[in-house]
Amino acid sequence: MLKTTIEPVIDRILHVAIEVFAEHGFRDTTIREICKRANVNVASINYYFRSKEALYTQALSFAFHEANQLYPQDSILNKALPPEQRLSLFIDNFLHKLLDNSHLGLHSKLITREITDPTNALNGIIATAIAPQIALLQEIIQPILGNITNTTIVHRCLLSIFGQCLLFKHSRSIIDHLYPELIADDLAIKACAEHIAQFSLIALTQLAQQQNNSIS
Amino acid sequence: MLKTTIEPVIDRILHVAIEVFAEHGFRDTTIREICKRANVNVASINYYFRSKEALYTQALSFAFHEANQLYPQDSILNKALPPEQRLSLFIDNFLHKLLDNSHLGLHSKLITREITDPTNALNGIIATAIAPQIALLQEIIQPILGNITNTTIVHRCLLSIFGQCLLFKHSRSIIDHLYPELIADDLAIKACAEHIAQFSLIALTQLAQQQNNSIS
DNA sequence: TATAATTTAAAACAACTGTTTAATACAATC
DNA sequence: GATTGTATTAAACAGTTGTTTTAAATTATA
Repeated sequence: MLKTTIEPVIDRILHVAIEVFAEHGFRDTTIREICKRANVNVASINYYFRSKEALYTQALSFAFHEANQLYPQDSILNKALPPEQRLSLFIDNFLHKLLDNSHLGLHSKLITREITDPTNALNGIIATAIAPQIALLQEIIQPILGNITNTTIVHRCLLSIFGQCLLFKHSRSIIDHLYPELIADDLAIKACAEHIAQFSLIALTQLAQQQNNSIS
Repeated sequence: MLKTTIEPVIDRILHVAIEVFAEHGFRDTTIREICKRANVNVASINYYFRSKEALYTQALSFAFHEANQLYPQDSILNKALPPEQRLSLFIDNFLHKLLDNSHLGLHSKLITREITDPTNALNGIIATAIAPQIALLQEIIQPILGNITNTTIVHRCLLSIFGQCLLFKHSRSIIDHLYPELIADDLAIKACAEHIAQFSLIALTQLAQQQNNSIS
């Protein structure tokens, strides 16, 4: 018996859909391609899911669910840890999520695709997946920033950190081209995460110190 | 006489093509849409340009040419200036290029589209447009990094700076959603550029100093 | 002005798209 | 075993796509 026939049809379609949508994007994905890979008839999509768009939405939330399960953030959420360590853990976790080349990488690709080229599903994604991550990072860096409470400045710092991480996903094509050794393996990725953590921590600490000096 | 008939047909098609390709991407753009806006027959595209793909490639290099003309980097290239100032100028120039909402913004959108979702045209773009910018930034920060000559570390620093800038383009949809005030006007953008410059300069300087301390 | 080359135009082409239909196969229930 | 509800299939549908064809209009050349 073929491997494709063990898994229930709906799950099979969903998994393949994540794969194909991640590779080609919503508009450039054909349901015939999904059906061919999932070994089902073209009519199945409209039978089980109402339409191509409904399948996409469902695949998207399915991807989030799986990603959260496979990359738990337990240690990061531990408020007893020093903020410096939590920052390192957060960046390492985030970067590995983004650069995962296995089945998982497709999830984040699906998400970054939605960010770059939003469909109607974006609003929901920001609310359920992105905003909480930003809030978590803010909670982590606030103690480091100390007296800096100006929200505009805090937001810019958040974006500085996220920007350094997201580049590895959004501009992956360029890195693959010019600096492939930076993300060659797990160790290299870990080193990149450490660099971003160090780079950011230095800046945050120094900014906080400058703020203190200007007050006194 | 209509405005559309003054400009030569080829130029008209090219300008409209930049517009539509930037809005919808290569695959989701139809030549019929371009022709409708440019007020020409569908056959004109294949007559003047060999194919849709050839038009895209030509539109892309045309966009680069225009962008370089409208955002000159003369002052940045001045090696007599202190590297700290050149870094600020570089980031400010880059960020304004990326966030330009006028006709120009379409150019950078076209380019970031190509980065996120590469076509066959990417290789050429990296060589002619992206690599030189990276080389320029490297030339600027090398004096700041001082004794740090390890190329891996230098490359990671380059990406840290580019990442902070590019986020404003690649994740524009999220910023529009969560922090629209950060890029509300020219002044706000300038402030963001200054933040990135300060954030990065602090980190670069401190990294260089740590390197020196570990040597001595 | 006559001839040649270039440009525009409408229509057709073949391939592909998401979706629907209608018929069949299968499974469970009575 | 007949009947019902579900699952699967192949075929057709209607619309869109990039491209090509063929003919007419325009412009340049002699």
